[in-house]
Amino acid sequence: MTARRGSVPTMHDVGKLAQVSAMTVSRVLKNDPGVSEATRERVFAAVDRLGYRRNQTARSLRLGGSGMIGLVVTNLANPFYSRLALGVQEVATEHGLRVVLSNSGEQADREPELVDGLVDHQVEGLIVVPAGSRQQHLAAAMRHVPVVFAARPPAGLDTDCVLVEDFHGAREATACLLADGHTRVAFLGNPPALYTGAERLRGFWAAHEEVGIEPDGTLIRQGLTDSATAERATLDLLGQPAPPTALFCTNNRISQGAIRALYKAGTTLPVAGFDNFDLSDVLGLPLTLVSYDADEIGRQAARLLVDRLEHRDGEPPASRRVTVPTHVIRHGAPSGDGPGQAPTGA
Amino acid sequence: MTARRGSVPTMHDVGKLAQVSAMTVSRVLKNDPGVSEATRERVFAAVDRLGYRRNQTARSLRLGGSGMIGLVVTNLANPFYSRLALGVQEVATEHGLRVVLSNSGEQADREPELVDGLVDHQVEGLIVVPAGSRQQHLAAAMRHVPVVFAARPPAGLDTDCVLVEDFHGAREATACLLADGHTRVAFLGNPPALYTGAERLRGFWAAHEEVGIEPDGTLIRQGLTDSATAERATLDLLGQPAPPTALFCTNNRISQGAIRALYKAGTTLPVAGFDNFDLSDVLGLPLTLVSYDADEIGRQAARLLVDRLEHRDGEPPASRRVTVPTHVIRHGAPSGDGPGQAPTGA
DNA sequence: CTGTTAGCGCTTTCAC
DNA sequence: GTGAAAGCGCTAACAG
Repeated sequence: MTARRGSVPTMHDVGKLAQVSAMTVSRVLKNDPGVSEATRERVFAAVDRLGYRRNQTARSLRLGGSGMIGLVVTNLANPFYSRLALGVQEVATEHGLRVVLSNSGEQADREPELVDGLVDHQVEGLIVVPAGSRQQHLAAAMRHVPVVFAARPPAGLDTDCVLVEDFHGAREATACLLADGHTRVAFLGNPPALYTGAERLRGFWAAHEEVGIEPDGTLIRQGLTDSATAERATLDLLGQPAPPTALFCTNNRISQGAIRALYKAGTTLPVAGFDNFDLSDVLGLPLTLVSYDADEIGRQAARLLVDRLEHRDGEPPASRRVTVPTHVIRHGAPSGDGPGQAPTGA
Repeated sequence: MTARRGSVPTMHDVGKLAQVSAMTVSRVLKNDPGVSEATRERVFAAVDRLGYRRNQTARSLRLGGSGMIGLVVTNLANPFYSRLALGVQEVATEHGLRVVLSNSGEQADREPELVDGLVDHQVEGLIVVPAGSRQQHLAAAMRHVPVVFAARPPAGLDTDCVLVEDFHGAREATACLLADGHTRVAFLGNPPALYTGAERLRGFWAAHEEVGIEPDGTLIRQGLTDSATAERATLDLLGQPAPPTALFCTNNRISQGAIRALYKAGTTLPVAGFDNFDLSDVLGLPLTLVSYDADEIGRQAARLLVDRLEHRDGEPPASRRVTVPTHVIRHGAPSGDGPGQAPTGA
């Protein structure tokens, strides 16, 4: 029933059955006009009969160009990156390209072999969410194929990249809290070595400067990597002699950890955070979220890549930097202020 | 800086530089012991110097076997499937296999071309979450490569598959609600044409039979496809003359829609549902969830596939069906200061 | 230890 | 309209 090896038909087999040469089969399958209707039909009949499919590997070797692009993300378990992957998929499919997916698990040291492996497989281009700042392997990959960076910028490499408005979004969300009168806003951030971590802290800081408040150093926690560490950091902050009156979290997992900590502590505090997430609207918490279209990052990255592929010959265009816009959404407490919900039904 | 076409070095180039034949280069790169240390070093030097990388496409053509497997999921935006993909990734990487990813978007009619495309690209095997029950294209694919089904079973095809305990999980969760004294449990389900939809309804029904209760037909809503339709259905149920006292939802998106409806309606009702999801523990709702390891579905599927690939020659093993276990987790309403109602409310 | 030959399946080029 | 030859880059099989 399964995969009978040695029985995969080739063009020669099709040709033999249709009483033509392999060359003619090739022409028919390519819709070459210079083939008589009669043989064309015979060939198609033979193709159907044998269940023949062109061997893309052989075509790739002959034609150059595998019809595949590589995508390297840091953590497919994070909805952010799976949406990004979906966006890449979407545009790739539109252009007849297949996506080969790799997951670095945020381990920068594993990234080089993943990238090299993809290059070996003759992907025509790469979209990478770089896990670290050491990027020589990506520079090396760029000598073979175009590389587009997503979500995090290249470190000293001249190539396209797609980012979100990290600074702007963080500043705006923080500003919302400050405008509500908060003067003690805690910062719960991912490692500052990460571009997003640094930029979002910068935005947090800028919002404070704009209103002439100096952030309290005891309220700043960085290096949080997941929901659990964020939860602990939040509980710790809450237990301080001078606790915060609001929280700013730099990503979805950190927001979730903070929210869990508040829940466990039986407290409510206004929370602002980067990234929207499921059910954020039904938590009944005063929530200020920096939302954006994660799919769009992937789509844009794929578009930039496809564009380079289409202009392969000729001078490569100057490298571009695309930014995906953010907007702040606010959810109110159950009976609180903010854009109200519509209690319909019942 | 980018991709200089026409300059990609081949084994011949390396050989020329190292003053050996391409064959010797091939041997060195394969770690063939029959090469003198001297030439070995010269070859490696040349490889480094040119930045040479073996062309996998050419190797695939020569050796047969592309080193890639195909994965087709229905909706990468659903964390369930991205986790599944992650699991596949993980095991594939362990075995030196690359994953080519496709997303059918739950459109059954798009699936055939995706599958065919992957087969054309010479993937060595396929893992598929089938979008529909018409599966001739998968039968056709099976003539080329082994195919493993994930999350949904094959319809009349003899091959491996990995499922969750749909029936058992749904029965158990429903039984929890019934044990709490509920007699009017609503069922909010995905399309019954889907295996999971049918099985989970069966489990819901069985739990009722076990305690001698006949489910009320007016409380059963099927064909829900996303959170929005589930939300509407829930609001509708709540507005009925004889509303339910608890809800059972067949997947994460439906649960979320139902929860949103309850929130908007300002009501609390015990909710049971298939699939765990982020923040389920902090909603302050009486929640009964059928949880399981989605990654594991992907891992198991990949293991079954790899196993078949490793026993390619020789009699193929009989087809296997693996089941990933579920367990029920319960979250309570907030004890003490919560606004929740008693489980048997109304 | 190393090189030569042949061919994986396909398509470009040129001949008929 | 169609076919024969050559070769994409690599490697088994056989020399030497």
